[in-house]
Amino acid sequence: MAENTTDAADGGQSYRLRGRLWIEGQEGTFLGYGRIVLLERIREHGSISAAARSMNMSYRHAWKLVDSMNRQSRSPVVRKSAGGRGGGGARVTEAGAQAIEAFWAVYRDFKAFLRERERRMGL
Amino acid sequence: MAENTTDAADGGQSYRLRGRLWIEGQEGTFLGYGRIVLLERIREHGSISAAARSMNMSYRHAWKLVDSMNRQSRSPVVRKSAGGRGGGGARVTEAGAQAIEAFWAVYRDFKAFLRERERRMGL
DNA sequence: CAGCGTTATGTTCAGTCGTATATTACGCGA
DNA sequence: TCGCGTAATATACGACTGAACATAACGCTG
Repeated sequence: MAENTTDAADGGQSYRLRGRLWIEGQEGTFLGYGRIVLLERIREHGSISAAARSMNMSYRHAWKLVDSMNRQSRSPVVRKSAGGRGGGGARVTEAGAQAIEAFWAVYRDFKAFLRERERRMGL
Repeated sequence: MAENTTDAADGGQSYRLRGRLWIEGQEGTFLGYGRIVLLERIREHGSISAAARSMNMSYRHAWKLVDSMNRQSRSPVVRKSAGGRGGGGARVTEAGAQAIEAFWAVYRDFKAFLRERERRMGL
């Protein structure tokens, strides 16, 4: 065994292969990591504002992301209602749930790709 | 730089799976698409300034990128000389050439991954 | 009908990124 | 020794992003 793979002889300096992944629509980004997490939070909390709070995101920004996704989706990913019991709220649609699942699937493979290539490159 | 501009040519009714890829070092990005193209231009033109001009990048920005790569690389990717014949210049080292090759290799696979997954997702 | 929390929307502010614009240092050649 | 084109570096400006504030509009409920 001539090589030690965990050798720190070069100063412990090591590199990481990293990347980002997203699905693009007509207006630019349609789905990305942050947007998908936002969808999940909306599904969990029942409102855009609560979802935004839960991830320390400004409501304005969260609203814009949801609006962008809804505009670009063939069928809305979130159905919203202003006013009413509890002030209203937002629910993730079936199309939204499918978007979440589809994204995580490809995202998981992407992470695997990064891990595998990083290993093979010997960074 | 227009990194991921594989044309839709679909009619615009569809989505595209896109992504970015980079190698991270101690100070953040070490190698990325733009940096690799810059290295190739330096190798082609023999100077940072000519390389920057050739890709409509400000010299200051190009210099900073080269400096960042050199600082994070175990061995410098570009050897520079100020003054002298022709004012000086910059040359891509053997380590730099290896970086270029290694990055394109993983980048090529990444593009293939995106193409394949996009097809399989039926966007 | 007044109150509440949410959606909806405008405006302002701070951090980041890259450009543009100087200015200086450098070192060979005429 | 001067000139030339490069590296090296500081400062200012514009674009973009998201946060922070500030209001309306909405619609159920007490």
